[in-house]
Amino acid sequence: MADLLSVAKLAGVSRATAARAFSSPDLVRPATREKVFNAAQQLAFRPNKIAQQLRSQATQMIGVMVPSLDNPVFAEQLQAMEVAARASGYSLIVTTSEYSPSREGDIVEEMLRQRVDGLVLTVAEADNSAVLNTLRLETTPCLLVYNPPGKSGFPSIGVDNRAASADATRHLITLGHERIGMVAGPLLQSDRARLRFDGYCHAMGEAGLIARSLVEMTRHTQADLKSLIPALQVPEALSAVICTNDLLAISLMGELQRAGFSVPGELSVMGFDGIALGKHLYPSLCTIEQPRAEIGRAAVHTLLAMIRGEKCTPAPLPHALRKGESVGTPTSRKSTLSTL
Amino acid sequence: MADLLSVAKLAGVSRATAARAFSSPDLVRPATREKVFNAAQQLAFRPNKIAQQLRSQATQMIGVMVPSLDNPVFAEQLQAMEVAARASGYSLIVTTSEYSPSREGDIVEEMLRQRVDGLVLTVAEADNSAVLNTLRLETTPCLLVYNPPGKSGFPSIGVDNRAASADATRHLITLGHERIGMVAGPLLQSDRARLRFDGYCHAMGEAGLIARSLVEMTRHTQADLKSLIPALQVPEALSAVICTNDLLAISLMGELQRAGFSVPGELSVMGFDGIALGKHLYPSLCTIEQPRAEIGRAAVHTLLAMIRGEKCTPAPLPHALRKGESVGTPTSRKSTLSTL
DNA sequence: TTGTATGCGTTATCAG
DNA sequence: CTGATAACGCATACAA
Repeated sequence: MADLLSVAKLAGVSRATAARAFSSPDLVRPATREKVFNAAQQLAFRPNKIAQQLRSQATQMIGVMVPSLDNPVFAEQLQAMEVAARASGYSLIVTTSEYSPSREGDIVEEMLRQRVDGLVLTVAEADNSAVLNTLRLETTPCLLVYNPPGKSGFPSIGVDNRAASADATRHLITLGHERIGMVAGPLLQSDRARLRFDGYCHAMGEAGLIARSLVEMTRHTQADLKSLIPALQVPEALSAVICTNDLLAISLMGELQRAGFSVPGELSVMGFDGIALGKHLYPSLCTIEQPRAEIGRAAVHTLLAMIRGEKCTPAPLPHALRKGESVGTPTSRKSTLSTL
Repeated sequence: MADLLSVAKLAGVSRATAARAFSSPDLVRPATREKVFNAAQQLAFRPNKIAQQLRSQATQMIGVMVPSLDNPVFAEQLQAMEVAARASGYSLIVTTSEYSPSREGDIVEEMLRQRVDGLVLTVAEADNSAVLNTLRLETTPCLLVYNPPGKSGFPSIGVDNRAASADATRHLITLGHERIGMVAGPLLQSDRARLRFDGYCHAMGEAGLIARSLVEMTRHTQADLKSLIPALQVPEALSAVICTNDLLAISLMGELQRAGFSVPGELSVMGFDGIALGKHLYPSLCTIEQPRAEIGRAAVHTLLAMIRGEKCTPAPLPHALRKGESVGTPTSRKSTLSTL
């Protein structure tokens, strides 16, 4: 591919002049500029970013690491990030970690070698993350997304998970629910999930209700009824559950209905995340909406500010309660699930 | 950040030797090698990919352009691509086009400047795409995904949309449906959607049934009942519909049920794509499953082969009919929607 | 306004 | 086995 030197030669100018014609067009006489542009056109010249990056010591690239793109929460955030980044002249290198520490390490190392100008990461546990500990020693700006800002010391973009979860709980309480449970993936996998459980417990206590122990599903984004049934068959059977993420909530609704169980008639189901699809289901998913697109945009803009050298301590973004048909008022009844 | 030269100095060797210690460890005496490694460690040396790329004229980067990440079909494909690429030492630059021709052009130009080793694109219309016409003149390998392989001349990964759609139609016909319609986004937006309509028409004709004219929704991935109602109120009301993508099908099911209409009791609904979520809904979505992950992996492997200089003419990947509760046998009845 | 010369961090060729 | 040196393609300080 043609390089600047060939363009310069064809245009009959020096390499420097040709370069200037592109980077500072007004520093070069119009006539000369035209000659350069013509030459460039003829040779199908295409500036080599690699060389520019090496020379300027900046890549205009952002390294992004999310747990998975199979969860629309991350995909929707990424979609917004891509648009925002491009609008600012930045490109995204996208990677997925599946929360695997070794993968996280490899990925970040790889991105640092690529000399990305900054990193946007979502890790499992911000306060206990090998990769973040490594990053602390580096100078490359790093921003967390979804992870709660905590002792990690890294700035973070996201909602206040604890407050949001409390809001969700209060919504159910306001509707008259008292026997409310929380459903999560295995081991309360992420730091966010834990905060959401905290928020739930807090709101329950605040209302003088007893928080139930967590119902743990065997998978992070797919419900299995068997794990929930015990909590539905006891005398004090649940009348509502909050799931720590929408995928879990949606599949739980499906399983419940498939088992002949009515939602919200017999069990109200809330989600957490606000993925777009939830609105279009029937019953539509009642959930806490994280502003995924806004989070994505804020992540890009905050990181760019950090790259410019600004210190950033982003405030939590507002969450919203999205009402939905999956939640109703509690019906007084015995456990109707005894037949299951 | 420390560079090779500083490492060499600290190790007391030449730059060339230091470089070799990494790239061809066996070409250098073990003792020397160790000195280099130690020095590298002390200085926290991290190889600069930019420089390597400039020098080697290869970036180990793949440029990916999908219409949107808000549709799980693309997100799921991308997830698989990322894993496959990383496993082969490649990184992904990810972009979204929203099918905007100008955005497509900018994106591809940008990626070419970045000197990606190859491109994986999904465009609106492969046979009528400005960006592909440009690319034809370039030497950078380019692979299409989901777009049917056609006159475009570019190799393509995906299923046989026409055959898949015919299979979907036959499935309904086998169940006894005769009044089958197809629901699509505006203007039969993509080349795939058109092939899917073809397949539907073909299967209908084959069975001696009359293909209905397309029901066009105002949006590509969100159903509006109003557009469908006319086809449900006529004497020969539809008993089943096939949507050109799952998002459309899922939101259509939701809208129908919300309007008090039973699925599949009064209308069977099929989707097309096979996004993961469809399985977990109730009723579960009957759909044509495109092997999204396999498509992603095949895209990466095929592109890598092309980068190696091999000529590729990938065969269509197999689709599968995923049965689901959203489809049932037709019930003889008048239009029950007259009250809407 | 334009040209000259140098360096960005590697790799690879060629001697030694 | 190791060292000196020349690219890779561009941007910029400094001269002219």
